[in-house]
Parts: sequence; C-alpha cells; structure tokens
Amino acid sequence: MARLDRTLIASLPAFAGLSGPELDAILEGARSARHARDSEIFSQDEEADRFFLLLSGHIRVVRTSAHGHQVIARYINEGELFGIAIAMGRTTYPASAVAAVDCVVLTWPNSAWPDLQAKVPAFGAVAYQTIGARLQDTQARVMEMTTEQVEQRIARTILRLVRQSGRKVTDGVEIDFPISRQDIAEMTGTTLHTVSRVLSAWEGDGIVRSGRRKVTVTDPHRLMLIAESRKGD
Amino acid sequence: MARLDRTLIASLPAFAGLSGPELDAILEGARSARHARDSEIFSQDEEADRFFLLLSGHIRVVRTSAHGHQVIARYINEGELFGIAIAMGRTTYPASAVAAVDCVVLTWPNSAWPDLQAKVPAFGAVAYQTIGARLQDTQARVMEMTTEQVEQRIARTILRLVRQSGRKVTDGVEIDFPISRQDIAEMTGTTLHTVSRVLSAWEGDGIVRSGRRKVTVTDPHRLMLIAESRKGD
DNA sequence: TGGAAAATTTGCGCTTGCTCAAACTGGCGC
DNA sequence: GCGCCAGTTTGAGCAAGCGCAAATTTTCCA
Repeated sequence: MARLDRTLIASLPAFAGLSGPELDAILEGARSARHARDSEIFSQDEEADRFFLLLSGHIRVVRTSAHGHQVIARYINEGELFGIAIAMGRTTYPASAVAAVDCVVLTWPNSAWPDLQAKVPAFGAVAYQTIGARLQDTQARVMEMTTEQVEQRIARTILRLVRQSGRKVTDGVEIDFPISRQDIAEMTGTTLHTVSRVLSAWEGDGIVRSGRRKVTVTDPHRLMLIAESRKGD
Repeated sequence: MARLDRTLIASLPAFAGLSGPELDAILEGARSARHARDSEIFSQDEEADRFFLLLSGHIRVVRTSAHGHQVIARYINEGELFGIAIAMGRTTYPASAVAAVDCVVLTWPNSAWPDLQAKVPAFGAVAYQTIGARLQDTQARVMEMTTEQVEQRIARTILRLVRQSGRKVTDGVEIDFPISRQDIAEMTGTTLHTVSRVLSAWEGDGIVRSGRRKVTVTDPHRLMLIAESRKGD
C-alpha cells in the first residue's frame, strides 16, 4: 500500500495545529478509497468494523425504519468523521452512508482506534466533539419538527445546506451536490409533493431557482424571514 | 465538607467493576446537593461550569425555543450523568434541568474533568457512552416524529417511561414520578388535548389507568400493538 | 435520435390533529 | 371544611398537508 501523505489531512480544520508526526500517526493504518456516486459506503445494522473520514465529496446518512420509511439523518461534508460507531460504543452502524457524489474517504479498522486515541489524543477529542455536535443538531431538529410548520422546516433546511455546502453562482448560492425533492422531504419529515409545491411557490416569488436535483437560493434574506416566521405574527 | 462515601456510587451500573480507590478519585471534588421538586438545577443557555450525576429522583430536561415553545428532551434516571456540556465541548447548557421529584445529585466543577479523565479513564468512557446513547435516542425520536402518528408516538413514549421508571402496582405498572398530560405532549410533539383524548380512549379500552399526573399501564401488550401498528395494515 | 426511466408538477378530496372554548374535578392550603 | 387552582376532559370547527392520480419535463443511454 502506498504511504498516505500527510498533506491529505493537514489542511483540515479538525486537525489544525497537529504536528507532522501526529498527522503521520493518524494516517498509519488508514487507507483511502473512492466511492462512486450513489454507492453505499456502509449499510445500516451491519457490523461496524471501520470508521471513516470524508476527504472529498458529500455523503448522505440515511436511516430506514422497520416499516421501510427512509429519513436522511444528515449530510457529511468534507473533512468530517463519519461511521464512528466505535466512539459511541456501538457494534453496528445505526444508519447507511451513501455517496451523494463521487467521494474519496479515508478509513481505519476499529482496531486502530485505541492506538490512535493513545498516540493522538486530539483525534479522540475531535471524534467526541463531532458526536456532541451531532447530538445538538439532532435535538435542534426535534425542536423544529415539533414546533414549526412544513414551510419553515424546508426553509431552515435549505438555508443550512446552503451555509454548509453552498457554492456562489451568478445569481445566488447553490447547493453544490444533487439533491432531489424526495431528499428534502426525507430531511424535513414531509412528502416530495409538498416540497415541490413549496419550492414552486418560492420560485414564483423569486426566492429560489430550482430544477432537477438542484436548488439555488437567490434571496437568502427572504428565506430567513420565512424560516423565522410564526403563525399569527 | 463531609467526605462522600464510596458506597454512594459503588452500586451504580455505570461504575460497576471500578476499584475502591477509583471510586474515591471520582468522589474527590464532588459535592452532593438536594433539589426540591420543580426546582431548576441548571438553566438553558447559562454558563455550563459544572456537571452532574443523579443519585436519586427523576429529572426533566427541557428545551425552550426562541418562540417560547417547550419540548422535553428526556428524563434522567437514577445513576445517569447529566449536564455534561463539557464532554460535548459546549460552554453553555443546551437545555434546563428540572427536578420532577425531590432529587439528590452529585456535582463536580468543570475543573475536575481533566483530572477525572486522567485518573479514571472509565469515567470518561461512561460520559462518552452516555452522549452516544443519547444521540441514538434522539435520532430514533426524529424517526418516530416523521414516520408515526400521534397515537403511536404516545404509546411508544409511555412504554419507554414505564420500562425505564416503572413501578409494579397491583393492577399494572405505573410511571413512578408525576407526569402531566402537558409533559407527555411535550415529549411527543402534540398538545395536551390530544394526549388527554388518547389516554381517555385507552382507559375506556382497559389499556391504561390514569389520573392527575399519574399513568399506570394495565395492558402493556396491547399498548405495544398500538405502538407497532401501521396505518393500512 | 428515440425511447424509457427518473424526477417533478399539479389537482383534488380527505383525514389527522390542532385551535379555541368551556366545563369539570381532585387536592391543597387556609 | 371550603374555596381555589392546577390539571383534565370534552366538544365543535377548521386547516395543513397527506394520499392518490395523472400529466409533464428532463436526462440518460441504447
């Protein structure tokens, strides 16, 4: 196996400030892999024997209920850890990970975990921070689901995606990976029909432009107003 | 301050298998406190300078939205850590903690955290497991909120409460702390009116018995059937 | 270039559960 | 023992958004 170069990860915010040897220690035992768009990186309920770091691309984390209903738990952005079941004391993956575009990931066997913890405490710290941040996000999502209307939830979700994965284009900011109405529905707890209706209405108002698996926000300010609005104000 | 005795925590599942000196190390720097029913132990958004362990009682963790809407994030049971903002890299508490009954808690200043981690690695492990488990729970809740009807969510929530904090009585199992219709509504994302209607219907069917801030499940099996049922089956 | 498949749009009827309103009840404090 | 208050029950009306169905549009690939 070709030795992985430390420049792969040196620029990631998560590892800012780590020394060269520390970076090398992290890469020891790692291997990199490519995953084509729409391919599964790991699958819900399967034995969690590895953990991952996304180097480039975007990954969709999907949970499927006992009755076949799918929910998108989150999108993973470049530089983020994912599939870190081991840091949560789990032996299976609680969700599936699907490449939203062609991706490059680093992956380690679980057996590398204790070593990595010992040699680079900062790595463990990053993992636990990640889990903490996701707990926050998920709890915020529960709040949204229970207190907000569908239109507000869609607005908030799109704003979040644009903030995390937005790319400036001539007339606004677009989400830089393909995302369907169905995907947005699975993030907001509604149906693709309702998402379609809402986006169409917004398009009529000049707030977004959208097409097949593509969303561009042209008036973020107005979208924020929708996200914050309350019935009866 | 009187020295705390290790028997306080020796019997907690979280600390099973720890040595006497380890238990003493944990208790060093801790102090115990009583909190009367309905009093706040810490408050959302305030500086998180301590972390906590519930020795006895039950605690409600409540988040309040920017618009004043309240949601119960979880109930803390005896032996659980809570308010561990420090383990999530947060500087403020993301929610408030309210004593559901008179409680006894252990509490440490954040300054004790690094020491504790170093001296008793198992303590850190328990904290991270706790956060991991809560992330799981919260994600499961998102799934429920988006895929299930109100009646199923209420059924599931009550079953969970009974499993975690049930007390056998002559004709069933009751939730052993006071819980109002409003509380159940704030856990399930509905209104106290709907909860009241559902419980009344169940009472008519002999599935539960309930009164002022009290719920007893008399037919857990039937309640499970409701929790698992799908529309259209 | 011509399908075929995938994604989106749109209409319509209907159900769930919310809102608003009002009455009721069980306990607790005085 | 009585009155008050928090908590609960119940009714009626209504609206958000879902389910279903069908038409369109876009893209991919043979």
